[in-house]
Amino acid sequence: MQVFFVTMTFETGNSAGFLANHMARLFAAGLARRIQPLGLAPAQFMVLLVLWDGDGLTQRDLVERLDVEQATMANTLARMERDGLITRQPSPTDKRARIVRLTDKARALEGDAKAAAQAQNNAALSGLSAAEADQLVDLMRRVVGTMQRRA
Amino acid sequence: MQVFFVTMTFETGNSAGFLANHMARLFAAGLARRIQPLGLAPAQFMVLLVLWDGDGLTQRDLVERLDVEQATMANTLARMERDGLITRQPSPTDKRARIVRLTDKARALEGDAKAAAQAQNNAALSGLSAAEADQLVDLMRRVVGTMQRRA
DNA sequence: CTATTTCACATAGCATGCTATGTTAATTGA
DNA sequence: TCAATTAACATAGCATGCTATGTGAAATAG
Repeated sequence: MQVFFVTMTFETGNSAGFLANHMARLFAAGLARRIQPLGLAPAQFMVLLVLWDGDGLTQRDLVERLDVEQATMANTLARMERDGLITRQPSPTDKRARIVRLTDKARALEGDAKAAAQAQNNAALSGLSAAEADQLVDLMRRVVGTMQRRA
Repeated sequence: MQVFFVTMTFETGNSAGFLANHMARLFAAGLARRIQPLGLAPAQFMVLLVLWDGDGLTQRDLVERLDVEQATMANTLARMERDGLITRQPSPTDKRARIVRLTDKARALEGDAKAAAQAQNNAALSGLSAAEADQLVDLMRRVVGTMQRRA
């Protein structure tokens, strides 16, 4: 049995990981530009997306929903509190935990911020057909699932 | 003509940008884990990918090839010099520029590092057929191209 | 019931990305 | 030519991600 050693040169243009990084940076830059007038940064927007859907969560809840490390969330929440987007009250049932609540300021941003994010997604996907965009989302979801399961 | 205002609630699970960020973080974490034994970090690996293909570039060349900001590259190159992966010699033709060259240490890492990156890509895409993986790469390339053209 | 362990959160330190700005060298225009 | 502009790089400051570690509260094991 003959074995062919293909010169599988690792190319940046063919690497899914390289492209994922590049695409994510471009998405983040576009979103940052669009939500900056609202006084928001991308990671803050992600937290708000969860909180707009339902207030009163702990840091731990947010860590689970957004799949970032606890320390990352702690720093993001500290910046959001500093910027007047959230408040944190001690939990009555667990003295270790703090309940995160939206401020009126943060509630007022929901419409504009979601519209900005939608505009960024639309611009990014404008070169794809609707079917292709759906397929890209489906493929990304499956790749995320694979990497979450096995480190 | 009837216009339907669909309640297009912005959902994290349907957002290409959200998924791109999540996928890129998982790719980076997996790559970081695999190349850490080689003493490399993801951004350093990206620079090495370019330099293994041809030495003697300036910071500006690397900025263009990897599409990061000049300041980002300056910091990454400083860390790579600190870690003994590159040297920087003043350009003989332009006293502002510095020529980046690989050290023997960096040259010796090429095979192992590329294998690690390939392994990460393979693991990430293991839930997709070959055709689906090709399509994902193609779609990401097109989305990157769209965002590069129009901010 | 107490000792151990686990849990929730904070903090330190680092890498990687960004914008804004400074410095010096090269280029251009009058 | 020489003043103004542009170009290459460095630096400061910040956001977002990470790991490692500390602190105090809750849960569990004996």
